[in-house]
Amino acid sequence: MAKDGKAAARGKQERLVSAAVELAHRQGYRKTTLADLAEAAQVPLGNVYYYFKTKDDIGEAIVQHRESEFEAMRAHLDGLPTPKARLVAFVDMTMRNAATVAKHGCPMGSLCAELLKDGGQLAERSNALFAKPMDWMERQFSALGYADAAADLTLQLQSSLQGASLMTQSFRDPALLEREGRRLKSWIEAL
Amino acid sequence: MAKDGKAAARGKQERLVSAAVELAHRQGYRKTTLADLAEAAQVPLGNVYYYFKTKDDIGEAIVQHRESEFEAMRAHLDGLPTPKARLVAFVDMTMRNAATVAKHGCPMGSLCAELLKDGGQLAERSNALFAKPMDWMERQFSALGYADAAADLTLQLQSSLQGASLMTQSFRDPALLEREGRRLKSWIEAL
DNA sequence: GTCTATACGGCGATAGAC
DNA sequence: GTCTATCGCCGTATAGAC
Repeated sequence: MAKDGKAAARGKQERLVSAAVELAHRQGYRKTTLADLAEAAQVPLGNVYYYFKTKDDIGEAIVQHRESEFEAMRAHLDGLPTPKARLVAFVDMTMRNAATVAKHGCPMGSLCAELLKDGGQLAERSNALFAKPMDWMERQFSALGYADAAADLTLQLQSSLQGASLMTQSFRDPALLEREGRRLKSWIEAL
Repeated sequence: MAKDGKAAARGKQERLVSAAVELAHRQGYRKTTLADLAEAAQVPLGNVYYYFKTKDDIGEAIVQHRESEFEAMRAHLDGLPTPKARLVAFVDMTMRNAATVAKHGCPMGSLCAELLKDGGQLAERSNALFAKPMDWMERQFSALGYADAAADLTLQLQSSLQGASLMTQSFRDPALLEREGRRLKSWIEAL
């Protein structure tokens, strides 16, 4: 039936996006070919173009998927009682990824850097990866009573996490992110 | 004469490396083709291979050039009287690049991220871009009397600068790096 | 050492049958 | 909607004359 057709289509599209997100993280967006993608998602190569007109469209889908991942995370964080607890939990979740970050970089940061160097339309979309998390952080710092300094504190926290992720990947040492994470958590607690 | 030939050869090699360093920063290493390079350095395409066997060799030369740039900077910094003054001057030099960083990213950080995602032999060389600066920072913090915490303080400083550089590039806003730079300078002064 | 012409492979994208 | 075959381009690298 038509319904099955559409269901299959949704299934394929989802598989393609999932594969794209994972491959872009593991081996980079640029390095990931449509053939790689088709194979990983178990979709014939030519069929990819039924779902995405260009490779850039796939990049856009990856960015949107990462954005929605943060929304899910945020829904969980917002269940915590205090702004401090929420911020600490955010840092904690990043730290728990240290092993993956050491291998492939921060899922958001390394993608952002790559899209920026690619320099196409996607470069201008790259900050979407940071916009929502930083808005959220800023609200937490405001709620903590630092309304005036919230933007600075947010920049400080996000920069430290992103920089530490890059160091962690470059030196292939998860301990770096863990050390910075511990420091940032006690910094938040002491605010 | 033979001497002129060698002089011309050195001149060409230097032009090629300079062009490679600049193009890799402006448009990315991967995106820079050998044709781009040949044109920028005013060297015929086929002749590039007389100086570099593969494109990876050019990448290696770029990394080494960046390393030697730090050595020159360090020679200048080490002329300053105190460790604090040296560390502050280091942050200052990064801050003064904010406009360029907003356009093309940190010359070291963005290259490092790119080489890491490329995943070849060069990925393993990427941390050479950070090793010497971080060794130097660690010695400064030790000289300041923080021998035990020097590694942590170094990680903190380098992470903040790298992360802030990524934010600055992503949001195309030099003010971000300037804000973090100011904060880091007063943090150093207060140590 | 220098340079032109070209081989070779890979990738994004399309055509067109089913 | 699905899939095969293939086009056209571009990028690295090489061959070989000078």
